[in-house]
Amino acid sequence: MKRKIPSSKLRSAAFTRTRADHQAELSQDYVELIAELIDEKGEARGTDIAMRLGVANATVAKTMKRLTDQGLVEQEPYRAIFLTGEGWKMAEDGKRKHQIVESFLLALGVSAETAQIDSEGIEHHVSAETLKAMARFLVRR
Amino acid sequence: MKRKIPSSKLRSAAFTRTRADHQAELSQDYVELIAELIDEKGEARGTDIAMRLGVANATVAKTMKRLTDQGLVEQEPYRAIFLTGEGWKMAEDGKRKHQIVESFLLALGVSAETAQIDSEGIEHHVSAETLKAMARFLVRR
DNA sequence: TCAGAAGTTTAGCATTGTCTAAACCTTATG
DNA sequence: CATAAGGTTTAGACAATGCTAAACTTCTGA
Repeated sequence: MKRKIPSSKLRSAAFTRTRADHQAELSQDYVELIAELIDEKGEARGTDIAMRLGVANATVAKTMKRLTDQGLVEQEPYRAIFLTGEGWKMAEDGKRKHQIVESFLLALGVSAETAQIDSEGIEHHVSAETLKAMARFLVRR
Repeated sequence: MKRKIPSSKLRSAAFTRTRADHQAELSQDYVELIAELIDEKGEARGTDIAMRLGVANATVAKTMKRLTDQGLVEQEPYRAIFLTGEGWKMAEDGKRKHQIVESFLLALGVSAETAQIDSEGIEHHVSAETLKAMARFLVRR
């Protein structure tokens, strides 16, 4: 009465992915926010990021170093933060995913606030296939 | 052209929640697996957990200590692991959530394998409201 | 029954992401 | 144009989660 695919294998895969992807998730959250800030204000400053994310400045500074190493952001010391080409790509990907998931939840009859909150969490765990199914639902319903 | 609720507040909330929930997610994953193993074999041993989760034995041992402190599992030294009442409750909650999300994805037209994988990830980020909407969809579609 | 296999625990270390506090630049104002 | 206010960076600490290696316990089969 179990599943078709050995649950052991899949579970392990999912679990490993969780660990490995957690950092990527964080990167994406930061990058998306930076993109938003740049859109809104023309630049993203450390303090703004810290405020919106609810973390300390120091945490932002450290993370920015990591993102710089990962080639996602560019920054001169004591200057605002900008995205690289790759950073923009990631931000746009994330935004697109996010919007599909959020619209989908709304279409499903979930309240606006819940849709917003849940889509933040779900966004990172939705495969391309599921995303496509959600988009299809939005069109056809 | 932004959202109705200040995105800053929600984002911070979601982000904080993400952080706070990550530990709970891990606990849930462990607890669910322990429940599965007990159902299958009558007991859950450290090695089995380690194998299925793809982590080292030592990691399981450490985690078990934490789960014991959290009142989710019970264990005598060198003996198999069992769940407390609270542990069972968590496992059942998780299983229920998981099944709804997985069935929902299948109903949406996603492949079995993807449904299985994505539901593992999504499960922890779905609010009660969204879960209810998914269940409603399953009944009414 | 006891020796080796199998499983569990402990010790010690690495990494990640967070924090506070202090040092350091930049900018704006008097 | 000097200095205070406000951002930014650095230093150091901590908790969570993982690992390997070694010590220890339990079980099993000859």
